[in-house]
Amino acid sequence: MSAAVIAMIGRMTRWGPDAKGRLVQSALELYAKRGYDQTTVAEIAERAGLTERTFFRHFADKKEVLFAGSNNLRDLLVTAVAGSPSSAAPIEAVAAGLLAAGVVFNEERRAHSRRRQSIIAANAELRERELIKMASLASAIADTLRRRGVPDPAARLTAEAGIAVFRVAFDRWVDADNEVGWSDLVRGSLAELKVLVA
Amino acid sequence: MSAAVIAMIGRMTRWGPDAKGRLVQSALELYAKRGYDQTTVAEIAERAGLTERTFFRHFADKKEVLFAGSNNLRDLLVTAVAGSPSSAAPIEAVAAGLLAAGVVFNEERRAHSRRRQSIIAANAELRERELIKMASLASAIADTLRRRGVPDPAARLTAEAGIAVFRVAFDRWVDADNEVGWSDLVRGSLAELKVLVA
DNA sequence: TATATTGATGTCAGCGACTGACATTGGGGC
DNA sequence: GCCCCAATGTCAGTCGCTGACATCAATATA
Repeated sequence: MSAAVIAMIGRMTRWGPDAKGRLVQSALELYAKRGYDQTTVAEIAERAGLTERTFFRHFADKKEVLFAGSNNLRDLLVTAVAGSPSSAAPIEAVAAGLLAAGVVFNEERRAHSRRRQSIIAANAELRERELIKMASLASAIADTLRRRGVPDPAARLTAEAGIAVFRVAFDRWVDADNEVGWSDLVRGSLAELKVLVA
Repeated sequence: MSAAVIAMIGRMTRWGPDAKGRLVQSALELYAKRGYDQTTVAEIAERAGLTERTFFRHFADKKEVLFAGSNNLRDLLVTAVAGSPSSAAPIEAVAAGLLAAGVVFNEERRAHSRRRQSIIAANAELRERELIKMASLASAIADTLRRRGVPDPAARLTAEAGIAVFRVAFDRWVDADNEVGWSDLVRGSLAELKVLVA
């Protein structure tokens, strides 16, 4: 390979834009095609035009590359819970947060979510990581409720119940036809929980 | 070391009784003393008079040694849920399961649970593993409810809510003074959830 | 009693995830 | 045009984990 070609590839990869995003994309493709276990970090990095060492500078481990957007979701939820009218009951504030999270659960992203969920569902380690992300969401919501004056264990229980609703709604959203919207699923799941616990 | 001494040690370790139990005990001690990350599987095995390879024949990975009893808990829960009177509402059947699980949450085991929980709390990987065990409990309960004729998503939501109650009750039980009993904590947490979701 | 069988264990080699230390590179500020 | 800095690369090493094969001790069987 000529030096010129090497330089061009170098420009598009090693010093190219959005190295982190390229790693996410490469990982998604390889995990989907060959499976999580059968994919090495070195392969992901190579496809992104980087090295294994650089992968681990962007992501704490091989799983984390699939959860790069989770901080964004947490911020959406927390902001909406915190911004609910102070007259709203805790469960209402959480419901408002779940509805606000719908911004990222729109039609354009449904296909991407499906791909990602099928990768996660196929691997126990990835399911573990997803669970701790959910738990971290619940903790963040509980903290926000406490800051609104909700005492424990009410804050924690409300947050956990809210996340249970989130999980059910999300699973249904991923499976559902394209017409079915996020907010209807959230409201429906919450209503069912109310009936069941009553 | 003489051949006789080597033979005696051999009798007490390599071919001694309860190799799996010895590995659990050794792991618990080392994780508590030096931390999970700073303990190697080779060290655990050596303390139990075995080799690293044998550790991985008894446990799928380094974390699993802390969750050897989780099948037992699951069976307790499932049996009690399944054995509830068919007249009981789903949430009542789950409550009965939680109360039945109390046989393993008695005074003698509280100190052990405390030790174990402090190890788990100190490490993210172990918290992940605990979460997936909880999720597996929830799945088992949901399956049992379905077998009782409870449709989805009611089965799943009830199971998830029940596990939320379990977690809150368990955390309080571990932290609580010795007089505080499991059943009161379960009933109290469930009552609070009912109020909050209403 | 001697031998075959069997299940638990040991030994060894090797892969891949992950890390620390240090070198290199390319772009932006002076 | 030079220097600095952040991103990246290189290298060596540790540890979790696995497959293949050997060994050992108890039990069954001849």
